[in-house]
Amino acid sequence: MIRLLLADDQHLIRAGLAALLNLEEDLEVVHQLPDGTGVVDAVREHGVDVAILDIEMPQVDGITATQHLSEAFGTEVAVLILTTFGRAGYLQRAMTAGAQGFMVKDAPAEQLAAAIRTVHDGGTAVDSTLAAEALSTGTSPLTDRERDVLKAALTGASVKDIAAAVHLSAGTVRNHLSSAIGKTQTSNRSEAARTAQLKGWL
Amino acid sequence: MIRLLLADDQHLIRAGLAALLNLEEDLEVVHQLPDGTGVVDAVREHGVDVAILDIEMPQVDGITATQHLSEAFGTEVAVLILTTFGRAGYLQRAMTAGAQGFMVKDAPAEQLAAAIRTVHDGGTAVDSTLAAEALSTGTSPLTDRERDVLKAALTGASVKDIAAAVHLSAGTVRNHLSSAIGKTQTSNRSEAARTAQLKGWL
DNA sequence: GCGGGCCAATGACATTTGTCATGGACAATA
DNA sequence: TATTGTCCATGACAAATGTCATTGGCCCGC
Repeated sequence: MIRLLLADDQHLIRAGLAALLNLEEDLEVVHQLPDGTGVVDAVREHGVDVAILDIEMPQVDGITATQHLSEAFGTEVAVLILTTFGRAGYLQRAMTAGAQGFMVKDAPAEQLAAAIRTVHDGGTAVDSTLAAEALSTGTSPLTDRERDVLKAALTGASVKDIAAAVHLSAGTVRNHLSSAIGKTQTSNRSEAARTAQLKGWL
Repeated sequence: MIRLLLADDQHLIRAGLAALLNLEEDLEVVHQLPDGTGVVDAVREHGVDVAILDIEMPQVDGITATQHLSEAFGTEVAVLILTTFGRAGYLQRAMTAGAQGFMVKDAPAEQLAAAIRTVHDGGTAVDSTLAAEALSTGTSPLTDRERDVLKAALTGASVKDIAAAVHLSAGTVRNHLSSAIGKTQTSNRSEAARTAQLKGWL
């Protein structure tokens, strides 16, 4: 019996996925979390074999949680990322953080069970289309500060507002934004922010 | 036995929700759709009592599908909207379109089953917090053209790009954008587009 | 020790954006 | 028939944005 932990911020999604996975004879969801917070303790406490983590969660995201699990258990506990958006940067960061699998919620249900068994057996379960896209996208060319100002730009903030948010002068922010616009091959900060987000670079 | 139809674009979410709902003795998911397309035929063909619809779907969204069902069946078939974002405008448009229920995916699992029974019995199932927010937000003050240019602005497009997309002159687009910025009490088109989206006005 | 990249900042300049006024067409309402 | 609101367009203007050059500090690799 493969013991599973599920982390997803949406109540109904967790409950539904738990119901689905519990239908399999060899799978059992032994714990659920609404966030990445406390994932290491929960895995230890419930003797979890495979942790299934969403990425976008309020406090601790799935990639950070993956790092925590990797540091605490090595490959003794397998991590499978299950996310809404199959963004290249997400896949890269997830695998770098120590995940053994990466799936999108748009995949067929049978693929989820198969992926769980694969990572439990020490294998890797990543959709080949996503892997190819990740390779062609390449790693993020953005510096830390470029990423900071783009994150702030996501809300449609003005240069002045972004400057206040990251505690830099407006001129410095414009320089970082201009550089990020060039790297994302866009024409303004909103477009740059969105492109970076879609590529999973934010 | 209450016969259910589920429409959601994500495979795993549909499968999980189906598994969850089928655990209830009096509920049975008799059909699933990945989109609002063909929902009327599917409801007729499978003798569906309650249709559970996501809003954001590729071809036909859940609100449009609700209108189609309301036109075809009146209150003979109940509609329960189940969405990721509890946006005020979504709730307003859903109820106006003829939905009997509105829930977010963040709700507890028991609430979903209870809501299904409520709408099946002819009642209304709307979270009171969402209802209050919808009332305080008010209906969208945006004109059709303002909405059009804001939708185009969501991608971070320049005025020139937006003008090309909606087939108007750049000056006209700037006027519509300026008006929309005023109505959303923001300071630029990206912020206006995002605010309108969050309120469910787009 | 030197070169390169990142980071921070200032300043100049061209372009874009947002506001506002104005005018006209059209449809709906009083 | 007159008024109002939406839509379209142009033009003027101020403010914001994005680009670019320049300077300096710090860190890292060669």
